[in-house]
Amino acid sequence: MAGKPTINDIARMAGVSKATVSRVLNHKPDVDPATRERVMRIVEEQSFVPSITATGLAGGQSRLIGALVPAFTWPFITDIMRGVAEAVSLTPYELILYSINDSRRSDDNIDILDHILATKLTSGLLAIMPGQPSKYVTRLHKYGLPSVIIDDQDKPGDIPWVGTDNKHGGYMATKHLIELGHRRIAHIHGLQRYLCSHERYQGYCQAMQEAGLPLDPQLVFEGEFIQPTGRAAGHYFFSMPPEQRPTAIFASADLMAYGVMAVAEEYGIQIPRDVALVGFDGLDSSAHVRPALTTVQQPFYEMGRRATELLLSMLDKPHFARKLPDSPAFQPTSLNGFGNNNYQEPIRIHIPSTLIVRESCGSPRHLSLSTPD
Amino acid sequence: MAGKPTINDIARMAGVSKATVSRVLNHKPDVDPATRERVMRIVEEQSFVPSITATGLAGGQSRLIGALVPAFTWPFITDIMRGVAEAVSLTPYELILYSINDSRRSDDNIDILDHILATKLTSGLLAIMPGQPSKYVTRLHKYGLPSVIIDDQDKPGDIPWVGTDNKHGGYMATKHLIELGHRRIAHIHGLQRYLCSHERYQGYCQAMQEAGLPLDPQLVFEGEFIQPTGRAAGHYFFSMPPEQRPTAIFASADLMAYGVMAVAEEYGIQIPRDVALVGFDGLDSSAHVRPALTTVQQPFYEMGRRATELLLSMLDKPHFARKLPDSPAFQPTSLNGFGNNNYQEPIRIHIPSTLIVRESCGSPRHLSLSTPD
DNA sequence: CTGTTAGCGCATTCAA
DNA sequence: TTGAATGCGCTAACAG
Repeated sequence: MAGKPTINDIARMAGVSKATVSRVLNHKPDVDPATRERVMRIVEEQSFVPSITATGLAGGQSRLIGALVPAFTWPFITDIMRGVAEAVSLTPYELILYSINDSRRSDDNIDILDHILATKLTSGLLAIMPGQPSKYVTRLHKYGLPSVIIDDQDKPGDIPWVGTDNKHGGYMATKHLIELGHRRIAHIHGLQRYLCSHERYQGYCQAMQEAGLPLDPQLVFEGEFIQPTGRAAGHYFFSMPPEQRPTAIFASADLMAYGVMAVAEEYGIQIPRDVALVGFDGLDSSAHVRPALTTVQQPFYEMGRRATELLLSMLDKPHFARKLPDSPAFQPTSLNGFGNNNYQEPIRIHIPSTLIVRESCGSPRHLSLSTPD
Repeated sequence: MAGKPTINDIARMAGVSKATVSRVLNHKPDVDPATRERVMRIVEEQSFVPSITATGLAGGQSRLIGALVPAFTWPFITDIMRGVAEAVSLTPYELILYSINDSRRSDDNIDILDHILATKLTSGLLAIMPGQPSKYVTRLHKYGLPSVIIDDQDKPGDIPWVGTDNKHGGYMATKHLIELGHRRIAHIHGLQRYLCSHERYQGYCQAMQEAGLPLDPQLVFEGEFIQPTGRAAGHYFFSMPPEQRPTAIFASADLMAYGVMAVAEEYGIQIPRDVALVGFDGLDSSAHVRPALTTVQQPFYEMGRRATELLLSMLDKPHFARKLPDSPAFQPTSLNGFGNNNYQEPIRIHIPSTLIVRESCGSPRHLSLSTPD
């Protein structure tokens, strides 16, 4: 409710110069403890918050970080953003949203990146699944705008990166199916141009090979991470002669799995009785579909949070007034050298996914002896 | 790629003073056309973008608008934000994200609002479904921070508001059921403290009464807009003796409908054969569930877009460089008087919802003669 | 119509 | 250890 105290007001009230107020605000060492104490008291009392605008102008540091968000088309963006917002809220930074319209040509997206650079508003950038523009983000990063990429769909470049272990996720999903007694396990592959498509497939392959199961190219269907692809895959698999037909399907996206479910119904095929199904992503709605979908839960919230922490640490300022809650896998040591921009190896943080077992795989079949450990 | 031209550079290159550059940049009338032309050329060439930070400091106007977002827990936030981002991207404004953690006490949310006020960063505020804090937002608005509320869950205060016509939505849903031949139609009511719960219920009542159908309090179940409430409602309705049991259910949220579906299965009740079901919201996943859910589609994207346009128009500056695409119901005339903060009647924009008919209601029953018009 | 002069609120020199 | 002076990039008041 207070009008809007400026640093001048605080200085006057504390009986010091604004320079001193600025000093204590920025945790400069050379300040008399008593003075610091007094200034802090006034600051608290007046709940004084320095103007980000002015601070940015004067200091060249904007205390603003940008989040490049793909047009909110993917359902899990929200979870990532929750993590981002949470991390940011624990610091004096603010979050600026830059939305990419993936419906338009990629030129426009580069326009946005140019805009980000041009306005010079943010001092760091969080690129969420940038896809094609990721090369450009990489350039921005090298150019001097600290950036981190979250779960890029593209080949990772030389830029800090946070994501999940897609390969291990694919491995878990497939292994689960194998342990349930399945041998003919199909896979619905994502688009070739996404790195994660390959990684998930690699996990699938590894699990199959470890179990001594053959990799049948006939059992791999490829498409986008959307429902229609799942439908197409369903038609493809379910129209196979029974002895060739897979008894289980590992879809590399929950949306794909939804498509399979819809088509299965049309074929009179019951899930999980006739065919087991595992998805990938862990969308909320996967708990609602019938049967509830067993899936690989990606740690979206954590990804957002960790990526933000990483970016903030790169900005390398003593901002962390309130301590962040523990994040077990966070290794601040690996961050040393940042801020001076002279690190060598690109940072990559892989946060593990977890397999959520629900109904879509049923119980062990064929008298399989394997028990879940 | 250019270094970072300042207004001084532009001024020098154009052979004018920076004041003049500033003038053309801000579309001031008193500038020689030739000069304006020349300056613009340089600006284009250098792709000069004035520093938002400096502009804000000097002008007192920050060209930044804040979006108060409820912790991304609701699935449709993404759609709203898509609309917001789209509208903002057509202007020189940037969007700052303030995330409310509804998991915490509401005190914290007020803290955020205080923070918004304190940092004085944004020149306008978009409050998305603020719920409890809406009174505080209203105060901020009166206090001088232009704000608009999107789809508030609370009683609307004296503040610009954009939302959908919940009552009409409830009316459409119920009428659809009635036209299908249903007479015992149940309703799952949202929490009392949300205005939209009442509105949707009112629509339900109106449709029932118009059709001369009795309002049976037994057929109304109340709870949150979440799946468990739907499950509870399902148990409640399905354990009724068959002659009392409703033949149709209008759930005031899609998530509730999902719960009903899950429980129906447990009771061996088939949807739509045994009971018809309509939801409310139009979540994407409602097209994926089995059977696909008939629902009232809220115009989330439009709500975000229109609310942003409204807020921007209140900020009352000649920013609209690129024209916004047509939005039919947008009446600029109703906005006159804004910006001087001396308007009388609070603006309310209701964007119509639409009924999406899918599978969960089946076809007309009881040889009903009614045909959809 | 246009250039000059002051600041916006703060950080960062310089002296003291 | 602290205060005074200078300037960040831009807008706004004032002259001319």
